[in-house]
Amino acid sequence: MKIATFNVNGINGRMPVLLAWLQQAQPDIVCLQELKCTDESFPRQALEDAGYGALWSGQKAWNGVAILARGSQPLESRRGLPGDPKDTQSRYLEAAVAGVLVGCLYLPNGNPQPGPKFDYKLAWFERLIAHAATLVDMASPVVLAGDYNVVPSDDVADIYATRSWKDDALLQPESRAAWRRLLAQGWADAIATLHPGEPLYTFWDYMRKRWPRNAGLRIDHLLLNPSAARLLSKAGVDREVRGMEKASDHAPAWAVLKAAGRGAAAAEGRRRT
DNA sequence: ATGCCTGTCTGGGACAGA
Repeated sequence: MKIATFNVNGINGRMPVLLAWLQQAQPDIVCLQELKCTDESFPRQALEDAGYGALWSGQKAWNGVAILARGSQPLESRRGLPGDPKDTQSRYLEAAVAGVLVGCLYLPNGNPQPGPKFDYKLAWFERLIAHAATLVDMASPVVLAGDYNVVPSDDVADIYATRSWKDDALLQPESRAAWRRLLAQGWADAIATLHPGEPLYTFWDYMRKRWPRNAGLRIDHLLLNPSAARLLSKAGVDREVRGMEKASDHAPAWAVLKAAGRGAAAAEGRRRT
C-alpha cells in the first residue's frame, strides 16, 4: 500500500498536474493540503472519474485538506483537531482506509515570527501532539501525513542552505522542539528512516530560481506509528512533479507499507504480474 | 528592508504562502 502526501497549492488550478501524477504514481491513499477551495467547489467528480473516493474539508481561499482512496471511500474518523472549538481553519482530517488510520494535516506556517501567527502555529502543534498521543499506540497502522511546515534540522538532508531562512518560522528552535517531542512519542519519519542523510526535499519556493537550483526544503512528512513502521518498505519524493507545467511549489512524498490492510497483499500480487 | 513567484478573491491590488 502506497500512501502519499501532496500540498497542491490550489486543487482546482492543479488538476492537470494532480491527475497526471495519480495516473503515473498510482498511490492507494493520498493526503492533500492547501486545497484553496470551498467544500462546494471541490472537484469530487473528476477524482472519482480517476478512480478515487474522496473526503475533504474545504475553506474559502486558504487552507483545506482532503484524503483520497483508490477504489474506495475513506471512512471519516475526525474533522479538525480537538482542543480549540474557536479554530475554524481547515487543517486536519482523519479517516480509515483499508485497515490504516490516516491523519492528513496542514500545520500552520507561522510567519512572521515572533507574532500571533507563530503563536497559533505552536498552539496548533501542541494540539496535534496531544491528539497524536492517543493514536501512537494503536495496534493497527497509523500514518500522520502532511505539510508540517517544519524543517527538522539544518542538515543538508533537510535544507539546501540556512542563511536566508534562519529567521523563518519553519526553522525556529520552538518549531523543531515540538517536532522532536511529537516523534519522541514513538513516530517514525518514513523518509528519514529509509534515506538518512539524503536531501529528499519536498518544497522549492517559486521565487529566485530555487527549483532549477535544487534549493529545497524537506517539510512534508509521513509519520508512522510502530505498527505502521514495522511494515515500511519504501519511501521517496516524486520530485519530477515539481518540474511539470503549472506545478505546485511542493512535490508529493510517499511511503509504501507492505501487506497493510485487507486485500493489500492481493493487490501487490496483481501489480507484480 | 524589499523583491523575488504564484495562488485566491476579484476584477486591482491585498494578502498569504514558506
